[in-house]
Amino acid sequence: MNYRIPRGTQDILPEQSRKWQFIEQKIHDLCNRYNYKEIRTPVFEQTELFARGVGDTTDIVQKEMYTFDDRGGRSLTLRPEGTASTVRSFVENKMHGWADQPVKLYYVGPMFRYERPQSGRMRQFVQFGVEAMGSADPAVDAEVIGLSMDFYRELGLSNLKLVVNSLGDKESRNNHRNALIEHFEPRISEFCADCQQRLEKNPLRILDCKQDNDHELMATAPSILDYLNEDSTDYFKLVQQYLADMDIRFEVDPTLVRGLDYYNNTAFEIMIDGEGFGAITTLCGGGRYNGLVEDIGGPTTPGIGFALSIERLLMALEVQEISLPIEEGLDAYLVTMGEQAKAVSPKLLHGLRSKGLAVDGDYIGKKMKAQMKAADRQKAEFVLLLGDDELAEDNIMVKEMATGEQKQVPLKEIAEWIISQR
RNA sequence: GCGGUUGUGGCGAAGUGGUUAACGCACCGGAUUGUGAUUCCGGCACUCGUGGGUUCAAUUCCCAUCAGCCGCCCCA
Repeated sequence: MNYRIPRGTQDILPEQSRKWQFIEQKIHDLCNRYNYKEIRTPVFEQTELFARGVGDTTDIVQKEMYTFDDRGGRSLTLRPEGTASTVRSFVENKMHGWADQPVKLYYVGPMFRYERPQSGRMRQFVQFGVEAMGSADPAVDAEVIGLSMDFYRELGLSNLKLVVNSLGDKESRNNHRNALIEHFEPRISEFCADCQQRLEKNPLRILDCKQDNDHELMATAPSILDYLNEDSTDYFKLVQQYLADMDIRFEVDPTLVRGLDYYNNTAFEIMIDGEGFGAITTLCGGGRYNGLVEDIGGPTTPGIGFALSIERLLMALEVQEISLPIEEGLDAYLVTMGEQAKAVSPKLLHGLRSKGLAVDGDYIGKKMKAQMKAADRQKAEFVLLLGDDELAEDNIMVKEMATGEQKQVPLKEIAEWIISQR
């Protein structure tokens, strides 16, 4: 019986994990500049939190949650996204009372959705997300969008398309909702089963349906932009103005509807063009959720955020052939010959490492030639050769791999010598 | 949940109803008793995802199952 990795998950092996570390570091640096602070919440929560927070008309809640009962009979769910958890923590820790508002948080961590795996879609995947709670200033919307665009830009991605829309405030949404129902209801039987469900629960999402995309009623459906009240219109205009001021290019797409129920006013997505993506074109999605904190039991608090997938980012980097500036290789590799030299290698390696050098040596009894090959493979800058001859004079032979030059250095000075060469 | 496609050594990849499963790369050893290239020589799959069936005989045919990849739905 062989064990296998669970479906839709992956091991991230060293070659890849270096990229992950680089990207995670970039996230921390970027968020620090924008003054967003990291929050770490559990990977599971009460099931009810997601049902209420994400919205029970969503696919996520209806068919994609990893839900289980613990031994105490509590229903728990592996988090399918990060916003609900963050908002729960905001409420539970009374962050609305913190001195600095809005509260600006970010997170990086695994999310879980039970889906058929395919390109750009895993059952466990990692999201980087940002949430700003406590301000209804359109400048925050622009800041959050700007942060996400900066992230991709600083990693070197191009051909990104930022799409924004406004779903309006409660009043605008309601008016639009009624208009949509009025528009589709007489002929709803011509639509797919999903859309017939959507008519009552969330008619907005009919516009998002790929199956019925070509139906004539789609093209003539009332646009949300025509139903925005004055507040929502002004708000959306300001967001656009700020984006333009920041030299961030975007398109307004009135059919952009985010799949989660909690969004209102600003919604946005970052898409990528080009071959190699199959069905996946959305790298990042986000929007404003002014009612969510209240829904989850907190005081009325506006909020906005986004989430993006590191896996999809890596795909994008791959497709655009962008190599991250990753440092690799050892400062030195110790090659020993003979029992005596082998015997002093633990002490020697430990001493070098204690002084901050990245060094390694042989542990499987390789012949000298094989040790040299290993040093070469592992991109050691120097090889330290230690045999009976050197040991007899308390020296060590050091060879610079790039030039082939070598010289003897007193054994007890070798660490300083290498450091002086860096 | 639905559909397509694939599943042979660490990786890539041939192959056939029948005594020993090509080849390439990588790796290990030797030629070269203390030096990373190249070359040459040698080594490296009781086994062809798993289970069952057909057959005198199956990696090769059939069924099931699992998994990967891709698409639909939906999303990050």
